[in-house]
Amino acid sequence: MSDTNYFYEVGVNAPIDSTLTYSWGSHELTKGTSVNVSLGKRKVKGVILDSVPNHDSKFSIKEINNLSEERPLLPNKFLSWCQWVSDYYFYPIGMVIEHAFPPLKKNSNRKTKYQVIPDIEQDQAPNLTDEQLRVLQKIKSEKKINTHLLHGVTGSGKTEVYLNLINDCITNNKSAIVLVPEISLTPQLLNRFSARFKDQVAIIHSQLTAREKTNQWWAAFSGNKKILIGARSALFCPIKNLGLIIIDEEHESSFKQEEKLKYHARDAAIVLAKMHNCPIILGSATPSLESYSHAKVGKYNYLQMKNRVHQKVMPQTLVIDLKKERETREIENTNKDNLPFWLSQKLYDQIKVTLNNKKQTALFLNRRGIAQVVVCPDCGYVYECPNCEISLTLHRKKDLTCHYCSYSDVYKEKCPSCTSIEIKPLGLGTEKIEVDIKKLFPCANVERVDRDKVSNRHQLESIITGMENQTIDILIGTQMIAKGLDFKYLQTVGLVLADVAFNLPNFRSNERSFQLITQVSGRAGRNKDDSGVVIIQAYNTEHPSITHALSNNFEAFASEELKMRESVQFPPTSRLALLRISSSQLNHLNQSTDRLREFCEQYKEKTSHEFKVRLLGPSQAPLYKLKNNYRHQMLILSENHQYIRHFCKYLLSNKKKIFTSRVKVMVDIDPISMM
DNA sequence: AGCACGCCGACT
DNA sequence: GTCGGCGTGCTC
Repeated sequence: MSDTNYFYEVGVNAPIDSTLTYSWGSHELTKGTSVNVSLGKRKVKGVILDSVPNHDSKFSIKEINNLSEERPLLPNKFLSWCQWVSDYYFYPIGMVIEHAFPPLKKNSNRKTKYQVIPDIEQDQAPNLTDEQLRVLQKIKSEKKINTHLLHGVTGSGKTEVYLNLINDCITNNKSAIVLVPEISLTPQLLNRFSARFKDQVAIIHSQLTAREKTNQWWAAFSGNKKILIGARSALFCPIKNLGLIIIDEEHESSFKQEEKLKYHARDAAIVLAKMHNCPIILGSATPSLESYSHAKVGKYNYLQMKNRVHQKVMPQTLVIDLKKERETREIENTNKDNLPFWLSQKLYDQIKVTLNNKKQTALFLNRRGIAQVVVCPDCGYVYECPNCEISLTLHRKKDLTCHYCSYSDVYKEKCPSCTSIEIKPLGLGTEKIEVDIKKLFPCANVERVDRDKVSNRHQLESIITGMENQTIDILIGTQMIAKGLDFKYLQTVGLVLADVAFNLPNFRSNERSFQLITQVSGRAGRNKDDSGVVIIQAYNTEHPSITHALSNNFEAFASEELKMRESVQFPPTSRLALLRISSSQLNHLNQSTDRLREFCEQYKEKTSHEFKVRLLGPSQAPLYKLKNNYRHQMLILSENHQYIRHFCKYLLSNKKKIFTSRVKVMVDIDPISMM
């Protein structure tokens, strides 16, 4: 040990907002080095973030135990980005950095059981359309703006644009990251990439085993594979020489992590791209209104693709008014086929025709189970979750489960309250559709795809194979299958109840519905020889999300919805953060809420000359009781994110003074789900 | 996040 | 007395 000690700011893997100072005697350490340190009585991992000449001796400084062998040096740009993520989302730096490492030690020799990257025959880049060439030309010649919004209708060939850009990127010996929503990471997509770039593709997503993930991580990190395709977490792979980022389906809400570090992978990727001075492409057929409005004011480069390649025709789209359908059935008593309430005559007939044609049908509904509510018609008793403020969903006849916690109960024939034997399931879910369809079409092969039925990638793969081999006639599912899947023999697509999402307590529910209807409509009839049929069933057929999606008019929808957002000053017109406080003890929560109100008043007075935040609440959260916790929330809005940031920072620094014990506090910057 | 410490009720 | 459950506070 030499006399000279070096002191370092270490980001440790613990919920500590600041860095901690440690010493190291033998030689100087580089920023980004992984170390093992003692923290209290335990050992944790950390990363060197800075060196300091000396320290104030308010506390005794421990020595770094040793340097971490298996963790590679993190590049400087990557560290700066982690710091940004930590600051922006109010999450401890050491815990942000922890996302950057693979789950296991490096061990490239061991073969994994399943093949991760498909082995597939190489294909050649096709001739590009004029539209694709024009878009590529614009991206490549753009010198000032690095963020590009690629707004292309379904089937316009966005992927081919990506592939071309990736080709340029790796020819320059740089790496590319392609982020896609988790559910799009299907063999179909991976085949397409590996067919073009053999041996250059690595994949990271949550369904891989720890060993598979670790191997893929090292392949990408080392530059051995130049293209990393993955779900949002792939963004944290500290790739050197990053030359391109692609965010496919940029509007997808699954890019936002809803727990712990609540980051938005699209937004964080834009910052990462800036730091690397590389282009980033946000691709979508239905851009988020955030990205769209940024593009409209010239912050992003706006690129549009309006034509479908190979003269693929848009499917014929029909809207069925379920209200009228019900009336007709009641008045004329014409339900000759004895159809369930959710199935219109038109959709039923179309499924029949499709079966006769030996083609396939897909039915979508964004709800699982058989019924959302089980209610007793005699006394009004409803099965409810004892831990959450929610009714239990009925599954498989006897199985009542809570969709928010793990609670489940057995459905008894008798009402537990008044012993009536007529207790009644209400509502609709994918399981009910499956039961009804099997009854109506006993000879058809019916498969269901939702979280209850399909829990891993191998199950999903077998269903995709079933669709490709035509061993499935009717596919029923939640939005799990609404995105990204291309099936050659799919002729009929039914959106069973388009209204489902309209009334969710979220200012983005119209936008969500529009996106879903548009995406679903793009699924059928993608071959030029047989155009498909899309049937949209709804109670509110005049809803703008339906009418604009039908006429394929994104601009009209966007301008109408943006006007609405502006009138209420919600994103993208203003910026938003959500503060939620929760406790299992109601009195603690109420007391904290009162003190929070007081704090807000004081803040308002203190900053009166430039009070630029708008506070909504605190009030009860949409799910007031969840997993035995009572929840209050407050929305923080402002035209400028910095005002929101200042408020949150000040509030969090006074956390101990405002909130009583046993109350949990969390902030969600740019929230997507507000439940 | 862990881990220890300290307070309080239950039980030998 | 003393065991153990849980709430609280700290970590360079």
